[in-house]
Amino acid sequence: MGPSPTWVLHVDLDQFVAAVEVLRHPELAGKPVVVGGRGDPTERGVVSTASYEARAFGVHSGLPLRVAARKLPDAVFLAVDAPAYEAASEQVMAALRSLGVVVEVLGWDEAFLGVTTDEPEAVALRAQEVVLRETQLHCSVGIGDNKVRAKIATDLGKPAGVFRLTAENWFEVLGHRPTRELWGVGSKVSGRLTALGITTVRELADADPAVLVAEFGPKMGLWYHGLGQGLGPATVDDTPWVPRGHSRETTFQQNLTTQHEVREALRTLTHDVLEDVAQDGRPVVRVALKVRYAPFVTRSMARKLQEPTNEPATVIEAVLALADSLEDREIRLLGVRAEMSMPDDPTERTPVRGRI
DNA sequence: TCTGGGGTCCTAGGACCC
DNA sequence: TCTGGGGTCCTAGGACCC
Repeated sequence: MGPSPTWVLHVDLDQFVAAVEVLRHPELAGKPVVVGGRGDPTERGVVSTASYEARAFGVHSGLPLRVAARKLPDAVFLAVDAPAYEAASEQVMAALRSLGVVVEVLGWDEAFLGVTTDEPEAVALRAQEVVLRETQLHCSVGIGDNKVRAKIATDLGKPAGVFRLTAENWFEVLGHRPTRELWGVGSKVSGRLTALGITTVRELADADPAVLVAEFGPKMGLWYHGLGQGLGPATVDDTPWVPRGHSRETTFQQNLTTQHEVREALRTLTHDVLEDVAQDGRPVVRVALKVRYAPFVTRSMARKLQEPTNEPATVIEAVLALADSLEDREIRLLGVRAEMSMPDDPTERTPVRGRI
């Protein structure tokens, strides 16, 4: 008998936000529940999470609340309550850590587990059991020989299931599926791949790397090529995440029209960002401004500060200076971001998007 | 019908230097 | 009159994820 193999498990809570709401409002069980914005479907805003009952009517995350209300006028609309989901998330992660495995948190409702075992399915079932016992929430578990395969496997196991995806069954399961189903391939990239004559995962795997590099650049071209084969990092790392920066953005229910309104909104946003900056403790090295004038018309601006600073007045000044170059048009959205100095950290980062 | 808010990372291209 | 080649730093913008 050799040593046991190492596995990556990906745990994903089922309809997490809606499930947390149903837990605190048991009378909502079995009803279509839509969580988004301030819970008012006549306002500007989008759906954060829809319960399975609501999804059956075509209501899904990202859908404008007004559209959701037309499709499903009788749904229960609830406001997003981030602190409640954070608290539930803490419980979930604590339950997973109690298994004595390495837990890499990906977001409110997701984590990778690093496990050395001969029976990964048994660990997956134990993870589902302990999460259900401790939080009354259901989850799906993907088992893989790396993070990419584990992550994709989870979707194949939903809801409340377990699915194993490795080099052995990768092409059998995914070879004929569209590239869009790969983690990190969105609508734009899948569209560009289609233009190259690549539509399926198998075709991406078999594509000429030089062609992908020419289209997407040296890094992403090779990354996408590997993605077609299900290649990706396999190390699960539980060291705490270090944020690169802090930001706030707001969509206004009524567009801003005057300079005065814009400057006041920027002061408020910057003030909120500065609270996170103060908590963080590290100095600000760069400020960025995002503005949306109309749907689809977004501009961004950024400025490196002369020197890193912890001084709020300096940060506000830099943000307002950026705002001087705004066009004189109605504004729907403003965002302010402060980026922090990162410690010199030569650790290689994998080109997977998100907190990997 | 009219698109949130919090993030991360990559690339292109200009400026500048040797 | 024509304009190398390598490198770094910076900003704008794009794409993706939860």
